[in-house]
Amino acid sequence: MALGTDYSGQDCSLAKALEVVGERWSLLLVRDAFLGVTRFTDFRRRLGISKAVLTRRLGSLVEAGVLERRPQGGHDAYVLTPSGEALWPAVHALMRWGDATTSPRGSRRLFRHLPCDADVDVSGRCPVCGATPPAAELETRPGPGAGADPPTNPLSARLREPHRLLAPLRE
Amino acid sequence: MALGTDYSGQDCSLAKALEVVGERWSLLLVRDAFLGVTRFTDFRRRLGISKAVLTRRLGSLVEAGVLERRPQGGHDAYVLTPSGEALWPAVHALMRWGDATTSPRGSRRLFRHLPCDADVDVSGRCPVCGATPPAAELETRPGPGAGADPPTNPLSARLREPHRLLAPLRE
DNA sequence: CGTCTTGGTCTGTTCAACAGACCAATCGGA
DNA sequence: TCCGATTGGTCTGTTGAACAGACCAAGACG
Repeated sequence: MALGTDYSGQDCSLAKALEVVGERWSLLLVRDAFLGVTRFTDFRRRLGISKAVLTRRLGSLVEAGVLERRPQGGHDAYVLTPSGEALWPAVHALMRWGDATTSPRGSRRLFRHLPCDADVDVSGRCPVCGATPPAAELETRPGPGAGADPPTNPLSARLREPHRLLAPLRE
Repeated sequence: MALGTDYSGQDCSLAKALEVVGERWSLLLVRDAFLGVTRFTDFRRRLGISKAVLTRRLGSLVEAGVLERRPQGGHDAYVLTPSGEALWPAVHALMRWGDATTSPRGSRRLFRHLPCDADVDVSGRCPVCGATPPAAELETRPGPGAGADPPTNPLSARLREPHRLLAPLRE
């Protein structure tokens, strides 16, 4: 493990989790993977991260079993594994906390439970069926707290349109 | 904001959250605050973090409104604000993901909803009342995945005993 | 066949984390 | 009351990670 990411000696599951997804950029990469981003260049376009660091982060997430690198017609696609998809409750909880502390007009992004056609609540639960749905059953769209600026590139524009989580934006 | 913590240009609540609690050590400090740690030296003893960095982290968490610094009989106590307590679902979700990916024998730490006398489930919900309880209503104790090594210091020993979250370990 | 895009690697610089020295104020015990 | 330990820091020199940007090989595309 890279230095600076090691919380050794901590018998704590939070420390173990942060060793994997606690580095700068890691959780934003996972977020974009939930939104359907799969390609090196698209991650880079979205985040403005340096290429060397992006290479390392994607590699360490693959090594940790969060992402899988899958050859796909000339280029590679990075997609979430089941373990990566299990990060959804944590990602959702952090987004909602960010909303609560920085977005007075409400959530920047909403998530609808497709089978029930209802938005999940702040704890991620569907008010109709009472379950806490996995990401694959959710559709996302901008919420009342979303910024009004026009998207800066076609990729971000596509990510603003309502779409199902985990559905790749490109083939 | 310090360089290296800035995700500017991201109209995303996750990025906003990570600007506050995404730096190295920040979320572990919040975790220990939930467990009842309040004092500079105790945070340091628990984490092995350098003093200069601990000073900066505590300061930035206070500035962000996550912690409050409260004079208390000769020394100061750092305690969670309501905004900081609202991080509980995110901290809990990350702990459970860490359990799931690194702890084959189950959770390292369990949380019991005191009014209902039942352990919360993996999504943080109480199986009896159906609510997602705030941290103040929870008691924690070691779970089946906890390490068997004897605690290395009295502080960690006290944190292993069953106790209510947010209850300060010292006056 | 030349150009563009993709998906990287490599280099030099900057900045944060680290270990450890140092220090002032306070507390506790003899 | 005095002395040593503890607390809660600051400061310094070193190391390592992130950064911008140059460079490059392979394939797509016209």
